[in-house]
Amino acid sequence: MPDKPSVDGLEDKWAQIWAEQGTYTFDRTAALALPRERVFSIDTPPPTASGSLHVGHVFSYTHTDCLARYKRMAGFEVFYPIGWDDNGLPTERRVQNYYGVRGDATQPYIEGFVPPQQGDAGKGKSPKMSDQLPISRRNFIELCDVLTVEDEKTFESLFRRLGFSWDWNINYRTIDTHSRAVAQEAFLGNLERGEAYQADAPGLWDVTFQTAVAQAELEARDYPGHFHRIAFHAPGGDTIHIETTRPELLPSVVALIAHPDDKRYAGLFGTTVTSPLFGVEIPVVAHYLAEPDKGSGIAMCCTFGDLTDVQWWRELQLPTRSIITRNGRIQAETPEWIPTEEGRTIFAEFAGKTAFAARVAVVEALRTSGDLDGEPTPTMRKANYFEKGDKPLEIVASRQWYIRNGGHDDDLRAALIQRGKEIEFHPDFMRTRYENWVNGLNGDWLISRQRFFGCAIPLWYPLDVDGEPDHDHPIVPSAEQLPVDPFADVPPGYSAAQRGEPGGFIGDPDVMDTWATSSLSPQIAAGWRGDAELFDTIFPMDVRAQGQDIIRTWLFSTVVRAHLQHGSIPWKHAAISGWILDPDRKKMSKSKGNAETPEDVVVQHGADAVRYWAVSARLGTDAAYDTGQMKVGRRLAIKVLNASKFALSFGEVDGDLHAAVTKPIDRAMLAGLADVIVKATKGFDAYDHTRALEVTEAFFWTFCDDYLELVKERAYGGQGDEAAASARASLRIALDVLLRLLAPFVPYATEEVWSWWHDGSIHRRAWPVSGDLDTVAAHADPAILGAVGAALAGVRKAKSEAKVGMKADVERAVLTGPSVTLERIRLAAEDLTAAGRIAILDYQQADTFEVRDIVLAPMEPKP
RNA sequence: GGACGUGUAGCUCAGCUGGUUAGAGCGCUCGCCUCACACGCGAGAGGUCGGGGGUUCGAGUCCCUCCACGUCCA
Repeated sequence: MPDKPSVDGLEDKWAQIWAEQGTYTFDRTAALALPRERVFSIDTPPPTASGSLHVGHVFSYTHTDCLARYKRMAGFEVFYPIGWDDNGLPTERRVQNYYGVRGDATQPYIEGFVPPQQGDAGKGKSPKMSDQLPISRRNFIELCDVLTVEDEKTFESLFRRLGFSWDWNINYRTIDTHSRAVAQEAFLGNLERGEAYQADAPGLWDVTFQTAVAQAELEARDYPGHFHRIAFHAPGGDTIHIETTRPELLPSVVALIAHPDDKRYAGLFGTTVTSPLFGVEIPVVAHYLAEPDKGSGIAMCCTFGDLTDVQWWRELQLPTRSIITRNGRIQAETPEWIPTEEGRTIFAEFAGKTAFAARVAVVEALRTSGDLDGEPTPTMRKANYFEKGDKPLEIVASRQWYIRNGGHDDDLRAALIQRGKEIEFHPDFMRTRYENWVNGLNGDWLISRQRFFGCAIPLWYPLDVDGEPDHDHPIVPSAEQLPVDPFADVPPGYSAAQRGEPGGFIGDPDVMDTWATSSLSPQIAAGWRGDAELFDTIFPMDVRAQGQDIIRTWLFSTVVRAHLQHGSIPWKHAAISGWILDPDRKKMSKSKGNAETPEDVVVQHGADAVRYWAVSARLGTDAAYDTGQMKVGRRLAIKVLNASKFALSFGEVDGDLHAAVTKPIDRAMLAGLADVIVKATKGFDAYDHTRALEVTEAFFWTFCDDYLELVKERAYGGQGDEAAASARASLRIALDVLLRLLAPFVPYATEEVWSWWHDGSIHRRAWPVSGDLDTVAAHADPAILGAVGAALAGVRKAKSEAKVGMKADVERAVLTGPSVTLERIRLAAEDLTAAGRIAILDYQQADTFEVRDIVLAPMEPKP
C-alpha cells in the first residue's frame, strides 16, 4: 500500500498486467461447457480506424464495457470481441490524402511502388484530384492495407488505456481473409436463395467517388438553386409553363406530369407537347405524386433528375433519355431522339460540360429563344447527398447487385418489423427508429460499389464469342475457395489465359458496400465459418451495443442478414447510446471542428475519469461533453484510493470477520449496503447502468463522510478491543463489497486498491449479492446510520456557523426528537460524541429532530 | 408535413407505478491545513418543475393543447 496513493500511472501499470495475465480472455472451452444462459455474447461495433477517433466512440464503448465487466463478475463467460471496420471509403479517402494517390483501374501495377508523400500534407484538406497520382488498383489496395494496420495500432493503445475489456485475441478486420470469406459466403447464400440479384436500373450515383450508393447512405441537405419558368408548346400554339431547378435536363424530358385532380391541366392529359429548344414531342400525363401547389403545378419528368422521376418513369413506363454520365458531365454524343437540327446544334454546344456549365448554356439558349419566362428566382431545396460526399447525387442507370431488404416486398418488410419486436431495445423507444426506417424503405439494398478497397463480389461472368459478358449466368466459386478475388483468381473450369478472351471469362469488377461485411459481425466474430460449435452456442448473441446514428445502417443490415441466413434475430438486446453534444448543444463532429481527441482527454483526466463521464449518461440519452463531470470522476477514483487506504490502515481482524461485527451502527451500515447491492444489480440487469452507479456512488460518499468519520476513533481503539474489531471488520467487509460494485465504472482505481489486500484481479471476482451480508445485516436497523449522521450534521453546522474547525470541542449539545430517533442515536452515542468531540450529550423528546443548545468550548488562542 | 425524444436550481442531470416542506453533483458564497484525502473537509444561498387548460382529496409525475429545442423520415 503506497503512502501517497495516486490515480496517475494506474493505466500504464494495469493495462499491461491485464494484457499479460489475460484477465479478460474468453474461455471457449468453459463457454461450451456452460449452459447457454451463463454465456454472455456481445456484438461490438468495429471502429473505422481511418485516422479520426471521436469522443462519441469512447462514450458508447464505455457503456458496453461497463456492462461486460458487470456480466463477467456476475458469473457469465463473456464473449466480447473487437474488430476493425477498415474496408471501405473512409480508408480510401485517408489513403488518398495521406499518400497523395488515387486508385485508377487503368494503371499498371508497379512492383515496390513508393508513394509521392507520407502524412497529412494537406492537414485534413482533401488534395485536388489533379494532385493525386493515379496508381493501379493493386498498388492502391496495398497502401490501404499498410495504413490501416498503422492506424489500428494507435487506436489499440488508446482503447487499452481506457481499459476496455475486450478479448484482443478475438480480433478481426473487415478486410481480412476471414471476414471476406464470411461476407462472400453469405452473399453466395443470398444469391442461391434468390435474395441477392442484379439489376440494370437507375440508381443514386456519386460523381465524385464514381460509385453507386445505397438509400441508407443518403443525407438530404439544403442546396441553393433557382426556379426557371420554362415554356412548352402545345400543337395549337398554347404554351404550358413548368418550373424546374434543373433546366440542363431539358433534353432528358420524357413527360409533363400534373395531379389527376388538377382541373387546370385536366384537358391536356393524353395530348402531347413539344419541348423548347430541342423540339422533342412528349406526352402530358397524370400522376398523384405531382404537387399542384408547387410551382405551376405541372412538372417535367426527366430521366433522371430525382427519385420521383424514377418512380414516374417506372410506373408510367416512360422512355429512357439519359444524358448525365457517371462523372457528372453531359454525354458527348448528341442523342438520336432530338429531331431538330437547331436542337442538335444547341446540344452539341454543351455536350461534355458539367451539369452546372450546361445549365448556364441552356438558360442562355432559352432566354434567346424566348422560352424562359421571367428571370430565374432563387430557391433553397433539399437535395440528396452521399453522406460522405459534397456534391449532390445524380441518378444514373447501371448494373448493380442488390440484397432484398423489404424495400420492394411487403411480406419481408413485415417479417423484419417482427424481428425488431423480438429484440429488446434499450431504451425501448429506439425500436421506433428501426421501424420508421424499415417502413420508409423505397428499394432493396444496393450492395455493389465501384471502388477498390473492399470485399470483392465473388463472381465471374462468361464471355460470349464476341467477348460480351453474360451477366445472367455468373460463375460461382465453391465455399472452400473463399475468399476469392475475381481479378486475380480463375473460376472453376477456366484457365488464366481465358481472362478477357472471347469464350473465356471476366471477374466482377465491383466490391461490396462496407455494411455488407460489417452486417455480418456476429458471424465473423463468433465463428459461423470455422467454428460452428462456438457459433451455435453464442448465436443469437446477447447484445448489440452501438450508437443511435447507425440504426438504419449497421443495426438494420445485421437484422436483415441474420433473418435471411439464419431465420432468426442476431441478438436479444440492442443497447443504444446517445449523441455527444458540445457545450452549445450541437452534435460534436470532427468536420465541425469542435471534437476533442480522446487521446488528449484521457491523458489529461485519466481513464477512470473519462469513463465516469461516459457512464454517467444513460443509454439513449444525449450527453454534453463535460470536463467537469470528468473531474468528478477523477475525484471519485482518488477517493476510492484514499478511503480504502484509511479503512485498511486499522489493521486485520483476527478470526471470522462477520462474527466480529457487533455494534448496531456497523450492522446498520452493512444492512444499507446490502440494499445497495440489490438496487445496483437490478439496475445493471435492466440495462440501466447509471442507476447502479448512482446508488453505489451515493452510498460510497456517505460511507466516507459519515460512517468513516463516526467510527474512526473506535477503530483506533478508543472504545476497547471488541468495539474496535467490530469497526475494523465492518470497514473491510464494506470495502470489499463497495470496490466490487464500483469496479465496472472505475476499473483502475478499484483494481489498484484490490491489489493491496487481495490476490488476483477484482474484475474476475464475483459480483456481490446481498446474501453475503445476511449474517451481519440481519435484524439490523438501517435507519441508525442516517439518524446518527443527521446528528453529526447538526453539530458540524454549529461549528461551521461559528467558523471553527471540525475538531473544535463541544462542551454540551442537546438532541431533541421522537423517542425512536433518539433511541437509534443512543445506540451509537459513543461514536457520535467522539466524532463530534462532544463532552456532554443530552436528549429531549420532541416532535421534530433537532440538534440545539450547542456550547462550544472556548478556542485556544492560535500560537 | 410525419415520427420519436427532450424541456426540473447559473450548468449537467435524478425524481420508479401521482402522496408529506422538489433532490444530487458542478459552479458560487462563507468557513476549516480535522493524525485517508487541500485533486481535501464542513456549511450556506439558489427552483412559479417550458406555457395554458383538465382529471384528482392531492400532479414535476396522468390527459388535452400550445411553445421551444434536438434527431430521423418526407
